[in-house]
Amino acid sequence: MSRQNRTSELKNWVMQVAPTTSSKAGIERTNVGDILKDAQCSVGSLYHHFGNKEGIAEALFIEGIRQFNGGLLAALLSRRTGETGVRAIIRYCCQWVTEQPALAAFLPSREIKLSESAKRELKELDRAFGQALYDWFVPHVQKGELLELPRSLYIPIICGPTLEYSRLWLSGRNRRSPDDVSALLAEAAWQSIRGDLAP
Amino acid sequence: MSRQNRTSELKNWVMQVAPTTSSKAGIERTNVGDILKDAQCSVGSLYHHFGNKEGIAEALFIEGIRQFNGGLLAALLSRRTGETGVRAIIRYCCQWVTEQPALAAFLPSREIKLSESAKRELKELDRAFGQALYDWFVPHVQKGELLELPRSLYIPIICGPTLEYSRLWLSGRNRRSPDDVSALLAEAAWQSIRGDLAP
DNA sequence: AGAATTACTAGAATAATGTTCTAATACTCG
DNA sequence: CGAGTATTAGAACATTATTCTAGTAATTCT
Repeated sequence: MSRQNRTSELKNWVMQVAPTTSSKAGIERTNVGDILKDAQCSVGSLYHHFGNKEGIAEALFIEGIRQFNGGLLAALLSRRTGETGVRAIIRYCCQWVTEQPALAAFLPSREIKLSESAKRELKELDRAFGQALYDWFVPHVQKGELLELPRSLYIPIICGPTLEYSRLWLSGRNRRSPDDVSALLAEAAWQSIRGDLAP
Repeated sequence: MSRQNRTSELKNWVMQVAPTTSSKAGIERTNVGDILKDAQCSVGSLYHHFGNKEGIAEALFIEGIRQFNGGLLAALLSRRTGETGVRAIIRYCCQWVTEQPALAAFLPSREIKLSESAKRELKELDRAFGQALYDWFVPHVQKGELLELPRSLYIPIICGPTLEYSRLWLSGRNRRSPDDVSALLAEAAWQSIRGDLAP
């Protein structure tokens, strides 16, 4: 590729290309050579920007989480009731997984050894995300529309079934896409988190 | 190790050793040399029995699922009401994840390229598991204790939050162990699946 | 029992893949 | 423009996975 004049333009490029290259395999099973070929860059460049192969995985991982979190918040923040919020979250999850299976398949992976800096970054992402969610939830919890729970449980309880279903779907273990069953998943999510005073 | 006189006694041995070897890393990041050292066997033997490295991952993966499914069914089948069954499932999940983090961390992994035969085996496992679960659920669904759902949704809806929470915990992203929050998770699971006529 | 066959083990040799290193080239800023 | 920095290139090197040939134990067959 042509010479980059901005820091890590290559980085962005690889980030676009890598999920495709590794879509069917996961980056752990994609070799550096293929990434080089697809990104049309040299070993030197790649290692200059990413350090090593896991650096690529790490960057993709964090980027995936960032996208997911961002989109979810965007879908959530405009909602005005507990129920519509929860349902919007599920709709978003289903849509995201179905549209971006490459990234989605990548997220649950534990085969990534995060560098210290990445751990910090991820922790900060999680914190900010959890905080933003919590801020949205609080008023609805206070009104009794939603259950009061430890902060770290909202996402697992609301999104868990959808994400688990998605994982099974992504690994070919069930037929209907998450989008296909999103209504059922949304209903279940809502029932699991609705408070006693929900309308 | 001493000569094996039964087919794949070595296999069993490796299956015991490998999760420890790879506990902190995941098998994709554990090198064959270390496994050889821990299992004290030769390259030839290992490849004779497993074909290649992914064969080891595959065997561990399937074994993990088999154990998980088996234990879950055992915990479930003795229950006599929808609610106690659902709660038993969650208790089992939390306990299993906390006790076997090495295997548990391994399960959601997608970094495994399954061979055709393994795919068949896994599919059959899933089928039998789904069937057994369904058989247990049917009467409770008929009584209205539990929601009627497509077969492939029971596990995601019931276990999803717990498994998602577990994943976050395993990757160090939240503090309290699944066992710690199992009561909340059980309650949420029950609410999400209880039928209108539940007592 | 002894020969023939099969299942398994061993580890050196090889192949595949990941990473480092040196030099060269483009860019930036004083 | 010239010194300094960021980036690229790709050959050399290191590491890791896999194959291959030969040998050894178990099993089967006659």
